[in-house]
Amino acid sequence: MSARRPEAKLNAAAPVFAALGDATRLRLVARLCTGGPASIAALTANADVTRQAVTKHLHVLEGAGLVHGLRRGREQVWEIEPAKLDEARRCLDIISTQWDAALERLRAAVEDG
Amino acid sequence: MSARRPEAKLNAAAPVFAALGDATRLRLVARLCTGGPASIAALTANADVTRQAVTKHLHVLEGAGLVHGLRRGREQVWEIEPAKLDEARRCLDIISTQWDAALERLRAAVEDG
DNA sequence: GCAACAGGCAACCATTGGGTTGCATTTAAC
DNA sequence: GTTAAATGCAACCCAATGGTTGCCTGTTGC
Repeated sequence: MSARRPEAKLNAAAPVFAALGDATRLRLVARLCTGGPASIAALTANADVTRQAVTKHLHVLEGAGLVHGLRRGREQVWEIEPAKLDEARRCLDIISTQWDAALERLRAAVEDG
Repeated sequence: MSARRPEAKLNAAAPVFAALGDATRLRLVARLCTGGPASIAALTANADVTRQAVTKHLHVLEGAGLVHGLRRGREQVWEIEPAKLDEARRCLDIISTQWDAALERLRAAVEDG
């Protein structure tokens, strides 16, 4: 899907980076990755903000497609969406690669001149 | 430096992601990677916002360590800082890896039980 | 059935963020 | 030495964000 149009990929990736661009949310993501699925109460225990704040952050992450929640009894369990993480990582790969290519072109041009 | 403390690395990475988490800024980064160093005027030509907005975005990226500017004559030329990009990429790698490890543990536990 | 637990909803507040406009300043060009 | 280009600076505006508190609704567990 659209390996020829890095632009589109970049535009799609911006919201993911925005979601990761908050210390609390990044810690939530890390926590969900290392500890596996967890309820809001469990996630709040390790955070230094209110349960409501954690809930909001989880919804932001959900909006970016980074996590999804499911009801289990009286608690809501949140789980990571690893595909989105990969997507972001690949986006950075693309950019870095383009930079490397630019460097290579520059080097070649200098050698040529 | 602190391979034992992924937390610290994550906290440091949050601002970088925040800086990348804006479509205009992400386009600026991509532009600087593909096209090499460029002046503010040149960067504004491709953007759909004011020169001042571009300037602000560049300063945000600079604050995150993603770019740096240098004066050349009457224009200021901005250049990418590829190390920071790599840093962000490695951060995502760490998280993904932790997730994979968690999956593996889970699989092992299920097989055991 | 009732108390305690887990979460949803809504209002509210302060701060940041992205954007603009207007004007001042430096540098190149001729 | 003027003029035009490239940028810096500052004020201002509105919307979005991160956070809180208070209260209501389900769900356990006994």
